[in-house]
Amino acid sequence: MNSPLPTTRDRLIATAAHLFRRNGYHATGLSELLSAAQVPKGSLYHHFPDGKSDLAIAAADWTAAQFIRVMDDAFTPAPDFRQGATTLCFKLAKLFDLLEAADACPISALLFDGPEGEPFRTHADATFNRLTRHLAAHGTRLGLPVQTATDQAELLVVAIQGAWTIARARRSSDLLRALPARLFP
Amino acid sequence: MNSPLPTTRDRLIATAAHLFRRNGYHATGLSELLSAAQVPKGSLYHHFPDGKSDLAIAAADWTAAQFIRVMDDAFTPAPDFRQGATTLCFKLAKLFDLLEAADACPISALLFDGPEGEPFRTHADATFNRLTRHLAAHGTRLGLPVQTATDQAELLVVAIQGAWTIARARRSSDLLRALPARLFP
DNA sequence: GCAAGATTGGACCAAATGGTCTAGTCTTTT
DNA sequence: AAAAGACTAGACCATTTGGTCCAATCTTGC
Repeated sequence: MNSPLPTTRDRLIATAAHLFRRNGYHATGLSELLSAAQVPKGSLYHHFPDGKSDLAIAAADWTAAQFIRVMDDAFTPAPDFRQGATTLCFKLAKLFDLLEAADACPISALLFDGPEGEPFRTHADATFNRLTRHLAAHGTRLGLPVQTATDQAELLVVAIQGAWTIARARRSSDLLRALPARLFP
Repeated sequence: MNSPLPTTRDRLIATAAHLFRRNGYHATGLSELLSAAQVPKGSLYHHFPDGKSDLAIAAADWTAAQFIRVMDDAFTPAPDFRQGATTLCFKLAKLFDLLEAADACPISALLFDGPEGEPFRTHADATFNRLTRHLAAHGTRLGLPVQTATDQAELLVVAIQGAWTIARARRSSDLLRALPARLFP
């Protein structure tokens, strides 16, 4: 008899990503996590020998991959960077609304709130740079000079991150939608 | 014999603000906090009957007041909004370096990571709006139309918040310094 | 069909968590 | 100097935390 199909491991990662994002890493207890994922403790420590902190890294990766997909969906068909950025922000706003303003920004939440200690910090740093470079690559592909692409990518990520946080406080995605117009007038 | 002069209550607030910002609300244990502040438990629950969550609100207020002072210092002597924003970002970058990149952004950390439940959320929301309005007021004072002032203030706070987070990940305040030039080209 | 490994289930644990409570000590007022 | 209230000190508590461990149960290759 197997569980609602996604493997135990996957369920573990998905619920971890979800709960960490909604309540924060430290505010999420293992028992809460396990009962939400319908997974017993033994399985957690089988799949993730280092327990919670290990899971945090997996969840971060999982979320980063998701985020990159959204980025690609927005930028691949775009005629220029500005258009891509606009689409991305709208997509994110939609996602934000779907989550009912309850979840923290995928980037900041999963990467910057986690177990203490270098391992996680290093991983988060690397993941974040990967994200930015990926975005910058879209920029150069769309004709921007390397430096400009890097700057714009950085600015966009910074703004999304900040806007999401504040949007959450306000429980409104408006700020997210208004972002591109204000950033690239 | 009295303690290093600031009252027990003040020491409590200051260390709470400090630790919450550095490690997060949930990651900071009461015992850690109390021993850092050199305050016994009894005193905490005397001054803050609701304990940790109560303290979180006080710490948020304390930090917000500090932040407003920095804002005022930057904007009061400024000839226009752009200049004020530039000075503010540089001041924050300096502060960031002083803290050795270890502390989260004052705005996001103290307002958006705290006890669950409406009381704190509501208070955080109000405090945040107060901050933005205060900044916008500088804008109008410096000659900006109300709508523009509001928008610029919002954008600036969003960007500072995002930039600080990422600056922290990178352990470099450069992004914070580069911000004004990129936001208001 | 059986042996070996992968996976699960959950009892169990030490440590830490936030919080309560009361006895004592200062400080202030009269 | 006595009484009243503010404040401190810390022992104590139930609960929860993340983590260990091992017996039982599935898979899988032979």
